[in-house]
Amino acid sequence: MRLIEDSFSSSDSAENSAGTMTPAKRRMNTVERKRQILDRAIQFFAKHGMDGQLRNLTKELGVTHTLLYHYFPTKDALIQEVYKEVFESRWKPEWEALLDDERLTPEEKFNAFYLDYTNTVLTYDFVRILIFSGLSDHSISDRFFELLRVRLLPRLIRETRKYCNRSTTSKPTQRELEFLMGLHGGIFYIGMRRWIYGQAIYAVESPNTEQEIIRDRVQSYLQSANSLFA
Amino acid sequence: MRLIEDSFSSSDSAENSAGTMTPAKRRMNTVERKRQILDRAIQFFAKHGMDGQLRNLTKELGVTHTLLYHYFPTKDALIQEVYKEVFESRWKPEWEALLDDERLTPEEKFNAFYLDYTNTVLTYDFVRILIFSGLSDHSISDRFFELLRVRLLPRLIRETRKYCNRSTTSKPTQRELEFLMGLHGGIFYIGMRRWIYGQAIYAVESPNTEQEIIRDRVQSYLQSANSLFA
DNA sequence: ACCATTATTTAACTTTTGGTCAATAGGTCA
DNA sequence: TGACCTATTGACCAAAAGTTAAATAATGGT
Repeated sequence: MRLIEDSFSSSDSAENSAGTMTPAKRRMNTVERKRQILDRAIQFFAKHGMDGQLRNLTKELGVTHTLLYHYFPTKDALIQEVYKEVFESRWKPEWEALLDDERLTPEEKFNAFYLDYTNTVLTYDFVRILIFSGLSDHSISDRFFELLRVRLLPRLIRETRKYCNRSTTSKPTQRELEFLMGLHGGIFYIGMRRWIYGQAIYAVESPNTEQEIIRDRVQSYLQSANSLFA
Repeated sequence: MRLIEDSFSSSDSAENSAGTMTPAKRRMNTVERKRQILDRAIQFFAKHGMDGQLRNLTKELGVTHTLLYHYFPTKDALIQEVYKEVFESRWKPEWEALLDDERLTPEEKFNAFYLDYTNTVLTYDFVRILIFSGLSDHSISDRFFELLRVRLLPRLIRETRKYCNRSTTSKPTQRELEFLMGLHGGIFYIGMRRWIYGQAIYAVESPNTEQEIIRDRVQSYLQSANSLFA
């Protein structure tokens, strides 16, 4: 275990190969340090889950674990801030505007939305923390799905109906919603494979592949909706 | 916490409302007890993750936590057996035979396979343990996906091509595979929603709804494959 | 009924880990 | 430079949790 821990040694005060110490132990101001801790904590908890140990987290920061208590009253308070931060920084209100944009066709909206959704939500930090949350207390997952359910799904169903030239007035049916969840889940599964199962789906450097994947699926969804709900 | 713990008290020696004790503290034979522990451990770890505490697990069994060490050398050994058990008991070799059955149409095969796959794989224990594994050491998730990749995906692609009247000789393309993963992931997502996020998707007592959902998606997949890869 | 076997418990040990608090020391300002 | 502020640390605590070993008590065979 010593081997692993050493790789996380402080980046501030480093001992070079000659053995001379570079002190460089500077004091940060409160807001800066708190920001730094929170950012690290997000990565850290995303990787190890909320059961990750504070001593390991602070080792990555090059400080003692007791310093955390100068900025956060308890571990749980830190976790709550991590949740809040991750949750609030990833939801884009613009999505609703995009889906309401009169100038775009339903197909354009679906493609644009899911491409952006993929890039925003399907990140290492978010996918893993969302799932850690779901596995334990549901604290963010519930809030996130509530937003999805209220803000996005109705709009996506409406656009689906527009694509099929059907009336958009009535309430979405269970069957319509489930069919949409097939598309949605299939896309979320991309993040699962990549960040949970550690599969290299395709090179991150080829966004056009990702775009192609999404386009294929969106087109499939819309065309099939047309024939299923005709 | 006392309230919760009490609900898990031993089922062997119970104190009835009159206060008289029913001793009934019987010794189990090795194989029977080991089986019992393993079964409980699967449920327990599926619920609490591999960080769940042995003392809580054994409380559900009505025995002391040290008894575990009579059957398993360490906690990790127990976890490995849980992994092995869950993994081996859920993979059905019949799936391959089903997909190779000459008498069925591609559409019938897809429907039958994914309906059975849903009922076998998309259970509380399996979905959660698979994901716990993926989040930490990948110990089962890797093996499971390897089976999927080698045994199932090529067959599903072959059937897709048969449905489209295309040649089944060449190697599956990335695009074909990704399109298939859209269907597959969308179906797995049903289990995610139900067992990770705790959503009540539909009543468990209405299997026909589940069948309908799968049928819609399979039909959509096959028809779109036809037009996408024509 | 007795004995050997072994399933099960009791007690204790060790390490881990969240948390507290007084002491230390870097930075700033007069 | 000296004094104050506070970021940071080191020593320590208590509870949690994995593990061990000896003691106890069912069970089955003779």
